[in-house]
Amino acid sequence: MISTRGRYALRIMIDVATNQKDGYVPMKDVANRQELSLKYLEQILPSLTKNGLLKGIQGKGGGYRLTKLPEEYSIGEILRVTEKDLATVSCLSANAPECARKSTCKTIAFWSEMDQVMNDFLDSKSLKDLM
Amino acid sequence: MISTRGRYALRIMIDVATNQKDGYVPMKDVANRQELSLKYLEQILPSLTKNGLLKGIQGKGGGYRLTKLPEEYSIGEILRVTEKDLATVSCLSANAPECARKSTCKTIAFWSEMDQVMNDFLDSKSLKDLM
DNA sequence: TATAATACCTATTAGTTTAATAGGTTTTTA
DNA sequence: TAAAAACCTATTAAACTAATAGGTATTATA
Repeated sequence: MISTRGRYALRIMIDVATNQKDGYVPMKDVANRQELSLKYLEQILPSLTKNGLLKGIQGKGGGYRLTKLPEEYSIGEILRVTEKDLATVSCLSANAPECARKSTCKTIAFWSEMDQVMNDFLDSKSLKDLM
Repeated sequence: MISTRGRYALRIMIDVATNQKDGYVPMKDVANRQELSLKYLEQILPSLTKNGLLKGIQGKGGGYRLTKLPEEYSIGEILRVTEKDLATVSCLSANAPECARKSTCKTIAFWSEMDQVMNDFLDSKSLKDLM
């Protein structure tokens, strides 16, 4: 299940995309409009800025802007940087230990395919589609 | 993310399907073959029996059997009865409170569509496909 | 009829994760 | 110099996960 981190990140991106015009959007305004805790959003934002999805400017008059056009962001890329783990089963997590049963496992191929189906869907939609 | 409940349930179903022949399969044997805790499996089994996916027979010589052919079970139906909640976001859970922002929410349609994509995939595969 | 094997039932728990709250520091503009 | 903003790090209550534990009820068979 997608957690609040990913869901709120998506709402941040939509809000910034909608409100940026030619300036920077203060996160305080986003938090107010979206009725979300500013302090909590501040913990999600580093995932978006450090991965280059948003540009943050400090100081009075600062805020956030997109780094590219809304149609150039896939929903998948937003969720992949903000969710801890998008894998549908823990065996498929990036940091999962090698499973001793892997060679005989009847289910791993199925889970892999499900991961693929999900990521394909997430990558088929852009931020612009949700504005 | 699919939890151990759903993943183990799937392995139980595959194991019983594979080993039932014309008798009943003791869960102790399934636990041994699958290297899973019998006591934990026993907590998952009521979801499968009470929803009619498995038939359990008590007493010596008892065990479990499928109630229909492997090709007649979709993976979706197995996971839906064993996982607490298969919804991709909490807003779409069966027991979720009505969201005050629903009418203006820019993301709910997207999440619904994702739920649909996932369930369609899960329902497109049968237990037999995984044997 | 006693015993063993089985399903079935319910409580407890250690560890982890989630969704925040809190209290700062640094940077920049006016 | 003050205000507003991003940025940083620690703490925490509640819930959830994945078990462990200790039983009871039922049935076949020796």
